[in-house]
Amino acid sequence: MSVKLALLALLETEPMYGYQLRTEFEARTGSTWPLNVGQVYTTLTRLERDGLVEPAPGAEGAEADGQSQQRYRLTDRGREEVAAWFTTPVARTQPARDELAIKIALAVTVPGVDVGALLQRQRTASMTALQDYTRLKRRAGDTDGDLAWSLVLDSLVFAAEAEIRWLDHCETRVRRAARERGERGDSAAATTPQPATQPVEQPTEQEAGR
Amino acid sequence: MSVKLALLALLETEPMYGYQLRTEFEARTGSTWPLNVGQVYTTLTRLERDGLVEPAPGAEGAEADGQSQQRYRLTDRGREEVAAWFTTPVARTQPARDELAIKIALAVTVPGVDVGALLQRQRTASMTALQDYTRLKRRAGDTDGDLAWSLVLDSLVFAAEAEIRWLDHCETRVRRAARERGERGDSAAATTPQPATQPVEQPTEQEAGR
DNA sequence: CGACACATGTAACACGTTACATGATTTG
DNA sequence: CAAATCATGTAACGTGTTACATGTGTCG
Repeated sequence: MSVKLALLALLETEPMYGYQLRTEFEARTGSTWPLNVGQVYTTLTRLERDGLVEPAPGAEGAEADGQSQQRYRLTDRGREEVAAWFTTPVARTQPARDELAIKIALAVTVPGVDVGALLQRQRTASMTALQDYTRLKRRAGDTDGDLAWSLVLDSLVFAAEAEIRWLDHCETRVRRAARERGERGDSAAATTPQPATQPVEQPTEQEAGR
Repeated sequence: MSVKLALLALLETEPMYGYQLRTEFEARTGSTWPLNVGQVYTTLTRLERDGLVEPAPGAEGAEADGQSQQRYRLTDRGREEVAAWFTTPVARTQPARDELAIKIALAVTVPGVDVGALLQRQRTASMTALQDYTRLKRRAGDTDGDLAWSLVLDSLVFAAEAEIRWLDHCETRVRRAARERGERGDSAAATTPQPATQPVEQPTEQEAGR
């Protein structure tokens, strides 16, 4: 869904051809989400079929026509779609499946899984990702003030921080549950070493629930 | 990807048939992510084809065999897959495309979009989602201590809080950019009212990236 | 010349959703 | 009996990824 609307939004500015759409998309999101070129063409075909875009008559001969570049432009219906996209908020009522949350939920359910070790490994991986983002931010911040790309990076940083906080939260919850269930729990639940790394931002532990 | 592995993980506990797998999955995630039954069957077919599950000979006649229930159990390869899933962290190196981030990134790029209003609308929607989650938490917390379902809810809460913080962050960044670009910017960038609602949890604004 | 960026497409497949068809068992 | 729940499946379609085929223009 997001790719389809993103292409339409890009065409709002001016008619473009497939390859250019990919380039523009990646430029605006800082190559955070590399966009497959093939998908651009198939999506454009569908969009044309649905009457949201149409081949632009374009300045034939003006540009070096080179090898059959096919520019597309928005139709009126297409413009409506873009406007609607920008006015209706993204629905978080039915959130997308998050593989990490599913994994943890099943890990605490299925017997024989070392949840403590799993949480630790994930925490390390997420911390690494977070550091990569902040490093990118520093580099991007020096070069220029590209607002869009900078905001996308910030969203990744905020999400990574929340993820790490949640992992820490999970650890205390799981440990507490194991303690209440009889101390030695299943396998290595108590054997795992304590974090040893300092908390992410602020400890924040004020127990959101109830 | 997540569904496939989730089904395998559920079969780790004991052999199950399709309908039961859906029920168990939703029970563990508190119906946060409703799982289509049809998909369970098609996924099981693929898993059997790939040698990760196999029909369980099962206690014929023990259970009321009713209407041809087809139980599946893990193969050795399947058990390896589950173990690998639980030992390797979820890769956030190439984060999934987030429609909201894409939308905002394009909104600040494409001319003629009222970014301030867009941010406000999204903030309201996200706040509503957050309130729904906390309400659910309170209700679930009373009934019983289902750890998995509780952790999933917490992950949604943490993510929603981060999203709202990010939206606020976007607003200040966009406003600052508009001011630096010449104050009256494009359209209503300065006309939008200030948040007026108090910050989510703690203000927290200490600018994450060093 | 050879490698690389530009440019357009197709094929195959995985994953996900919606909708439909079919039938047994349980329960009001 | 009628409706709901349990249970299994198929068809169609949208979306996304990987890989391949094809050709031009540029630059070292």
